[in-house]
Amino acid sequence: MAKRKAVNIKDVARESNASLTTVSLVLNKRDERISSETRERILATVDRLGYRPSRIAQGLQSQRSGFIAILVPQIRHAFADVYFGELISAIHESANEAGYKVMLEVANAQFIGSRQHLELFDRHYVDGILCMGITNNDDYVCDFEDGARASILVNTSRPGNRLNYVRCNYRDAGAIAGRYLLELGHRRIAMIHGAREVQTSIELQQGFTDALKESGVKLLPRQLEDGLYTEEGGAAAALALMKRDPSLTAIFVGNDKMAIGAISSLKQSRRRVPQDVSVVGCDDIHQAVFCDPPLTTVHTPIFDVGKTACCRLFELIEGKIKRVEETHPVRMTVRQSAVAPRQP
Amino acid sequence: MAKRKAVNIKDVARESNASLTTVSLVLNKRDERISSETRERILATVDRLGYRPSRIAQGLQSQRSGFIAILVPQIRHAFADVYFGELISAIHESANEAGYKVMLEVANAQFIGSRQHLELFDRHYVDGILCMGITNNDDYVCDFEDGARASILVNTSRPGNRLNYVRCNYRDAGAIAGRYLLELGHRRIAMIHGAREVQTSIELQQGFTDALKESGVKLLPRQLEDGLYTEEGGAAAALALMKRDPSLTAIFVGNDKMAIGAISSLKQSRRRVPQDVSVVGCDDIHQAVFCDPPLTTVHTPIFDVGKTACCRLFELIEGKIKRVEETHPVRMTVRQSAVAPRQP
DNA sequence: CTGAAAGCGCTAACAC
DNA sequence: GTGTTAGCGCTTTCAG
Repeated sequence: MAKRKAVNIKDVARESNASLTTVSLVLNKRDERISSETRERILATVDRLGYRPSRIAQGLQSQRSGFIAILVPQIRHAFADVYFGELISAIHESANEAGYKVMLEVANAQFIGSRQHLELFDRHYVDGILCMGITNNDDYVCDFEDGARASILVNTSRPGNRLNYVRCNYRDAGAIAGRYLLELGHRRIAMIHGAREVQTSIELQQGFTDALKESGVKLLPRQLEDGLYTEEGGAAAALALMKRDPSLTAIFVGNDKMAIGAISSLKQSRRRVPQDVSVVGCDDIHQAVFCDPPLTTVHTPIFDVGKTACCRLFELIEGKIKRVEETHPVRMTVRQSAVAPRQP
Repeated sequence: MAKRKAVNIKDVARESNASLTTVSLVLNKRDERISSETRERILATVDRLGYRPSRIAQGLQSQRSGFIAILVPQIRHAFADVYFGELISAIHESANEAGYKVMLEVANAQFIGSRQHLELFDRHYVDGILCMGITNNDDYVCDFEDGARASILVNTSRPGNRLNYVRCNYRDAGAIAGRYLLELGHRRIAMIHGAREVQTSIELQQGFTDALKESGVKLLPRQLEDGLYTEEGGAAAALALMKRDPSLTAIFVGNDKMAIGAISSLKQSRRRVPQDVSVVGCDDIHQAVFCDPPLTTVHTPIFDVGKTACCRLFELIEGKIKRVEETHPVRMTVRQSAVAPRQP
């Protein structure tokens, strides 16, 4: 690439017959003391020369990079996942409003092995990190427990530690879905959950199980299946559940992606949704509307969670707060994938 | 945030009884001249102190940020779009392998208005930019024509200029889809295209139109509808087309997102896909498999395009090449959303 | 084989 | 009001 020698603050100072300091003061709006005449002259020169302060030099001085990192788990094409994509969109929006830049990292073996999650801070790449999709196996996040590096878990939490988080109430989500299916009249109910090591998945399942129990309906181990958080997994799990108990009338699925997979395989195995089997998802992703049938699902406000997490991170970075522990409410979104069970 | 005074190279020099230079040389593997004893001593100290060179200081010195920016258009929750997400995943993978960091930008009015696409370079935020979803209205990209700033258009191009691009062959894509539908026996065919100002959409339509024309089938203006690149748009467009000409037997849709919307609305209006209407998409996104019916679509290798574009960008940045103009081949992926038309 | 010193571009304390 | 100057942490030339 052509090496364009950039204009620097010295050039501006020289060209406008002012000193470095004066130029710097004017540019940083600390210019109460500067005569408006000088100010005008400097600003004109800046304009004429097309001067732009180097972000790197400013960073060296301020010891701030102005960047935050978004850390996503290593799943297949992580950024193509609507769930993480939605969070990233939200985070970018907040960051943009606050004047921060956003960088992307994938928490793969190499990243964690070389302790990049700490290096990002120590080498001044970033001022803060938002961690997404953290599981109870991801012990590396505990390095953030001392609060020395600004970080927040987005839409997860880990039991028994002092990590910052902003999340939805997944226990409630499970309970709401459970009660909804019960009210429709279902009694033979199964659940497809996400990974065992994901805290939100555990809480979702607990909320769901507890809600059923309140009405005397038990969720047996054979009525639980892991959907691996993928469409394929959801599809396979639904078939496994139906095979094990063909009398099932409803399935609650831990996220919409798996629910879409489940509906797909149920229909391919000649079962009608919702007439034969009701399906309720969780998340309310954009695609939920375009399923056939449109998906009834628990709406989790992940866009808001992303925006909030990002704003809190900035407050953490700027020392305005010390801890973040926020849980946002969820609600049911009724569409057409769940109805009352057929009379046997 | 607690201000942790970071260990710097001076500390290492002092603690290991060596000079700044020596430490720097060792760390940068320019240490042929350093005695292995000194080297060991320094490396041990680095380890003990947990020293990490500041990326910002290195950047100030090298005048390189080590970052590239991904620029996406301002659509609703852009990062939650699987198409852009797939490209981002690919780019991140390549960048990671090459030791570059990735930052995210949205080309909204504010961004373009304040000429951030140039500022990113001029303020040393980035060494290069990958532009995604560029339309023929996005005149600002012409600022990159002089080649002074490393940039590549990803999976688009603009006619009549000297911008770098890596893309798929959309003209071929249109032709392949057209010939496929003709071979199945369709003659009453319509198309839902993306935005008029998107070059790839124009080429797709041309390829499709030309292929039909070769077999004496005309695509009239009334058989064309804009699907706005959204599910909703695709859904509305399909209904509009069917209303205008209920005898249609096939629709080619400019991307899978719109195709999924189209299938959804066709089914809701009591038309069977593919028995009554065949639908062919374009892109072959991951979700295409989980539609009902699974989507027959033109496979465009966008992951490869993303990876290649990123690698080329680095070659551009490092001055190894001057220009990039690459077009990747596409192919048909047959699933179940298109079959021969029913005999009238 | 090692070290002193200049400089990357900017900010801010301190003089004048 | 404005300018001088000392860093911020690193790399690299050049002397020793």
